[in-house]
Amino acid sequence: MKEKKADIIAVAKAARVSPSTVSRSFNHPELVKAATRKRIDAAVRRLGYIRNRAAQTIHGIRGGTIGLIVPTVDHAIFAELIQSFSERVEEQGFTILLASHGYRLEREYAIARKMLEHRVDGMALIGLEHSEDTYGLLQQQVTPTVLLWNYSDEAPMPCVGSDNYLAGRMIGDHVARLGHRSIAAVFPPTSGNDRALQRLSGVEDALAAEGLKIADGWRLETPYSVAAAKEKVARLISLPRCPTAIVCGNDVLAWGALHALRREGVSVPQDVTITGIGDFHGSRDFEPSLTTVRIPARTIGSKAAKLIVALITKESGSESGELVPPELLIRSTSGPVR
Amino acid sequence: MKEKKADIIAVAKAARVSPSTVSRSFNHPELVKAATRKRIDAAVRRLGYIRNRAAQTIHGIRGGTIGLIVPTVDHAIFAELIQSFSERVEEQGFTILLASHGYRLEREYAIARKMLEHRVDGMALIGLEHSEDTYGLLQQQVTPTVLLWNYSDEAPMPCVGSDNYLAGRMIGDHVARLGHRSIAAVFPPTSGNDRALQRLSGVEDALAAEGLKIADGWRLETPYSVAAAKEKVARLISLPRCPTAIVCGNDVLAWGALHALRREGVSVPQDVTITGIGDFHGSRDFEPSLTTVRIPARTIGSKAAKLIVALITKESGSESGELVPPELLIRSTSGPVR
DNA sequence: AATAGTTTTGCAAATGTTTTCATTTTTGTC
DNA sequence: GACAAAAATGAAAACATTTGCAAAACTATT
Repeated sequence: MKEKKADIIAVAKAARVSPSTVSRSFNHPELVKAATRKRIDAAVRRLGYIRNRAAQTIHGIRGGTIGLIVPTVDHAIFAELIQSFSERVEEQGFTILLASHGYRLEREYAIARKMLEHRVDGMALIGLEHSEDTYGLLQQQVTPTVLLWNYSDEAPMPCVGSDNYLAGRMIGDHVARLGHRSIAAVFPPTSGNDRALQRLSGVEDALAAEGLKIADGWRLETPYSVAAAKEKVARLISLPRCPTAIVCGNDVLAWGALHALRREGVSVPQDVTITGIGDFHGSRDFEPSLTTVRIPARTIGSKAAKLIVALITKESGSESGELVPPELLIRSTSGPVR
Repeated sequence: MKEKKADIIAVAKAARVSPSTVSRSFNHPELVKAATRKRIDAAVRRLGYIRNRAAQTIHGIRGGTIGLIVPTVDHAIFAELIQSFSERVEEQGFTILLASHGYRLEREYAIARKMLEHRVDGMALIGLEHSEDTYGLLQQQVTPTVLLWNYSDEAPMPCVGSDNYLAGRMIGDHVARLGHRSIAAVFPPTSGNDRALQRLSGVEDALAAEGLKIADGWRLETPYSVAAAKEKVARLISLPRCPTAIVCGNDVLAWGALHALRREGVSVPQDVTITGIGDFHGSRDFEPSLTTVRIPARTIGSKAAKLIVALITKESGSESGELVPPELLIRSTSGPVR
């Protein structure tokens, strides 16, 4: 009664052929006679046989998996990125091995190692900032790798992403041009998060170009959540002196800010200008519609997918990565200083 | 100069021991002398050797992967679920193999098959509605499986989730009790989505219990997006006859509704009551704060993770799944009919 | 220094496939 | 119906590991 899991030999017996033929009928069907193939398929179905990829993989055959390591999947923007990346990659017959490191770069190294143990065909990481060890590991192994989300010419590996610094500059510029002089910033913590850091630098540089800077008490740091941003911003505007513009590190924080202002009865953009970065689902349809800079997550995801697959299948050409430019979207939460 | 990837034999040579010893030093370190182990570790580091999981898997050793198939990762609620599930599962040394089927149940079958080919140690699926084939496949293979998100006593496999029907009833009840008689519903399409269907049935049954029903033109169907819901609701309330309450199938749709009303200058909850389902991140801090029923995604994710790991490691006990009850959260978007 | 016991190591078989090469079968041509 | 060419199949080696068993190397005891 053991009913051992069927293997290729069992199938071969049931179909009265040799294991080689069964294998061939899977991998090079054109080499086996239609009739035999039929017999084999029948046996497969009868026995409920499922091929063992592990056994193929040790023959150097691609297993069809791509490792994807993200800081967390629970952010609107990564979710969108993961979805488009995985969709595209699945279309090409790959499956993704997903793990999150929670912004801890040593975790990322450990995860990468584990994925390499699984002999993934390729790897994808978020951002350009990774530990030396991680870079070393990936470089030493031959596994094709792409860096997602951020683009830089100097990156040590092919990357496809946007320019977060530029995104920051665009929004900083926009706000400065509107005439704002009292400007606050609400950003996520920048450690282990090069994207956030670059955005912030972009904003600061743009302001500096106009001789402006974010006043000391006005650089707020909050985790990625509507609640946290709302809270912080509510406190900020209850103060006697109050900024005329609040630049947020991403749209989620901007939503929080908007809710805070709404609750306090401050009108946007008449009294205060709010900006986001990212253009997440829902920002356009927020009321009032959020001024932000679009970082096209879906485009990045699918371009990256295309690139990694090309790298894996050794198609030459397009091996170098790609910059997907950010785009300023001026909507209804920003206006001239009153 | 071939620099072939190091295998266990290369390591063995470099450390002047047999491959068996190297293998043992990885898998049963207590069986090998400390000095030898040191020598081996040194060789491993020197050669940059990385174990080949595929080759172990073939010996019936667990590969440490769990397949997770979701409709899409790009929904707030699934993202949250995936995050907590994967976090928990990673803590236990597993990695997840993730794929999305986009609400197409045949895709789900194909994906499940592929994951089985990879010899995942366990599988997790969203919802209770799956094709016969998928159920058959999973049952026939011995792979432990859990069903996430929805709970039912009659489910053919262990499941941990909430009661979506009950969630619907709660919200329906709440609205009916507030005295509303003209009620509209905005729901996602229900095909291939048992969660949505059950919620809707729950709402309808609750209303029916009070002798109420959703009028014909007032059952709106929209995809999962703020934009779509906003659009539909805007059109709805511009009509001469207008509902006093709009029950939404999930929080994202409710946000869309709220934005629509805001734009049209309708006040909530004075003129119209809005409700969601899910209690996504941000709903509590929306302004006004959204009345909804909480489906505790994080709890479900981590309980499911615990269960699947237990199932895999054959710990008996807790094998039966768990119902995580929904909870009605009455906040500021619902009020008595004027 | 011999013995018994224990710890450590190596040999060889096993795992589930794929692939090369040789052999058998089929097909087409005269 | 014989022959060459082409197509289909099978045998065996290979892949990177693990593991049961036996041999070898140490320890402790006398």
